[in-house]
Amino acid sequence: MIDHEGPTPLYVQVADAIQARINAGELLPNRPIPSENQLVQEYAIARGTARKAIQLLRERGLVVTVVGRGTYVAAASG
Amino acid sequence: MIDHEGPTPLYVQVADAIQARINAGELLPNRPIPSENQLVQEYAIARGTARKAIQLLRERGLVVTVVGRGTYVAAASG
DNA sequence: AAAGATTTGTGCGTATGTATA
DNA sequence: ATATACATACGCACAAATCTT
Repeated sequence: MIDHEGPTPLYVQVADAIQARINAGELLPNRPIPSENQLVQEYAIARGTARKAIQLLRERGLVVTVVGRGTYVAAASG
Repeated sequence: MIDHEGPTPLYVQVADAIQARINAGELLPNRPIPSENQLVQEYAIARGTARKAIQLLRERGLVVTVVGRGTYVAAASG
């Protein structure tokens, strides 16, 4: 699912993949997304790349991060 | 303070700016200088440029870098 | 209360690719 | 070809917050 060779940055691909899981209803509002370490294992990426992907999802307003807890799918907006 | 257009390399300008802050007593011996990420924000430069500036300060003997901790103003030499 | 595990936050080290002068 | 500068990506270490035992 993740192309480690192609032109699209890994962190964008990972963010898009998580967004797809949210849109598919696999990841639900107010429920945690996989931890950084889990993303590292699932997608075979570095932690910094996982963090950048999560940061991108935050900027998209899709997730909220809590220190020491994890990152959660944002509550339904409408 | 930083000229992104002029002939002087950015990393030299940033190093000079930090050196000025040390000489002015704004940055004290055995105290940390701004982190790479802070320099990136303060001077609107890339991380690589911040790193080259710090490297230059190291070569000048003005700072000491500790892996995993940060970069510190060198203890008074004389 | 204390200790350990989990998770995010921060910071530096390193390498590669691209673009420009 | 060399120097400068940015973006991406991986690695390692430690701190802080949270949770569990």
